[in-house]
Amino acid sequence: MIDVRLVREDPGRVKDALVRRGVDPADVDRLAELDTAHRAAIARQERLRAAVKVLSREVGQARREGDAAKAADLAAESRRLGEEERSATAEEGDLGRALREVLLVLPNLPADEAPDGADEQDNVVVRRWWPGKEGGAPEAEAAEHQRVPHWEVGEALRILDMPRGASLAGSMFPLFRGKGARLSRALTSLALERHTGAYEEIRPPTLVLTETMTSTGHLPKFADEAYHVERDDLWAIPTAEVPLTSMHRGEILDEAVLPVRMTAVTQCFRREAGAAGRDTRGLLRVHEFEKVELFAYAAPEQAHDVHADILGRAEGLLQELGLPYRVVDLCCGDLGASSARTFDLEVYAPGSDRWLEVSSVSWFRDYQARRANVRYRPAGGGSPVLVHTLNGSALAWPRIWAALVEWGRRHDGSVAVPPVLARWFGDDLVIAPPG
RNA sequence: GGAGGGAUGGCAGAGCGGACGAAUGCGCGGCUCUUGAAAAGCCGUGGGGCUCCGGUCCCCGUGGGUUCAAAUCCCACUCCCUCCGCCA
Repeated sequence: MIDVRLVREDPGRVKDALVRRGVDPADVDRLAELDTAHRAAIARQERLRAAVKVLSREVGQARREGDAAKAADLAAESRRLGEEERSATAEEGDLGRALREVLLVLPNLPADEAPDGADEQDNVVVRRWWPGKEGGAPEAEAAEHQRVPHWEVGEALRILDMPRGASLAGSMFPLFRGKGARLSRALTSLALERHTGAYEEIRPPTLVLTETMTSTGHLPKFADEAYHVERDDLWAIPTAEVPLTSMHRGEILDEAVLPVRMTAVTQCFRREAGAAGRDTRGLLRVHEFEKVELFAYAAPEQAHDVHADILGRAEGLLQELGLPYRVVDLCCGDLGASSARTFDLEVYAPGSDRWLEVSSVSWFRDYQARRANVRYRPAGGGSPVLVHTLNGSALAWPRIWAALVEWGRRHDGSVAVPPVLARWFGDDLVIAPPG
């Protein structure tokens, strides 16, 4: 969430920033009013509380002095004030909850550098890359034999079995088999291998508490998007960002340890409730998938460099895999609610004839850290400061898998796997039709 | 799942209804002494809200309750430890 103090001290700036992403400025006014009322209620409640404390001490003193009548009088007065305090506390609580409710659903302020715009139409492509670009290739071009959608290729090669996935879990739960499953495993190994060292490898839980989902901004606003295990009140994570952001929840870190960098592979679960009927073929949109995530806590002045590092690493993997991609600077209207600035990596998939979002590299400023209460102690001393959080998918497998299978398809219908995966995939880098 | 025990400051650990934000020790920082170090001594050492910047309020796992007054009593929950059961 954003800092209420900012709303108090510079409401104009908050409005200007939020209007850029389509928030009604009246919401900011409402927030400011609630905040004022809330603070007045706190002051009233505390005055009464202080009076009760003074009287209570005097009761004890009178009793020690043996003056029972005086003690009784003081106790009666204190009880009367206590009742007033009770109602003042209730009022303060109501206002506080109302304030928090508004704050929890209010999105982050976009970074000044984030481009203007209302929706994905207004996103800015900042660069493109394709294999052979250095050697002067004018554009990545797909041959006719590569213009076959991955769900057809996958079925023909018996490496993707969507019907059986559906029979087990319902539609949009993919089932990989044979070399398709092995390809997925090889991709995970590649990504982890490239980042461990600089990024500590973590294997977090995939079911988490409500509090953990709230810290990243996935709750309360996007509850419909997540799977919830009601019996134990646990949520299936939509991304490793969720457990990683909360890993140091409530802690005060030493400045010297920043930036804290972590990488994790997890299953990711998404209900896709608002997307019924969209991209239902193949792997473009699925309920469960595996993803390697890169994540960092950083001091504010480190955030820019760390953001660039994560983006560079995600790009590096696409280049190693030889997949044509473009880097898109998301406009304010298309930013995720918690993000201040996001670069998406989109891979072109010739069979599906679409640009597929395979990574989203975001800077959240202190929006998530405030919810998760993750701070650091400045090296020079002084009060703790909220960290900045950043993350990016190192690569989200189903869409990468789809693009690899489409680009890799050869005249004879078999698929060539990029040599960089040989170490985990094996030396036979061809997926041939079942004989 | 059953039975017990526990959760207090960076750590250890006292307090078990009345000036307790909390003894004591360790750790950490500063100073004194010393050529320097050690030792010793002295001082300091959590987080947060509001503020008319004088203060004031909150936080002893979490949330409720009792009381004039709660770290202390009651209830619920969470987590940790021990034993039993079950189990990869």
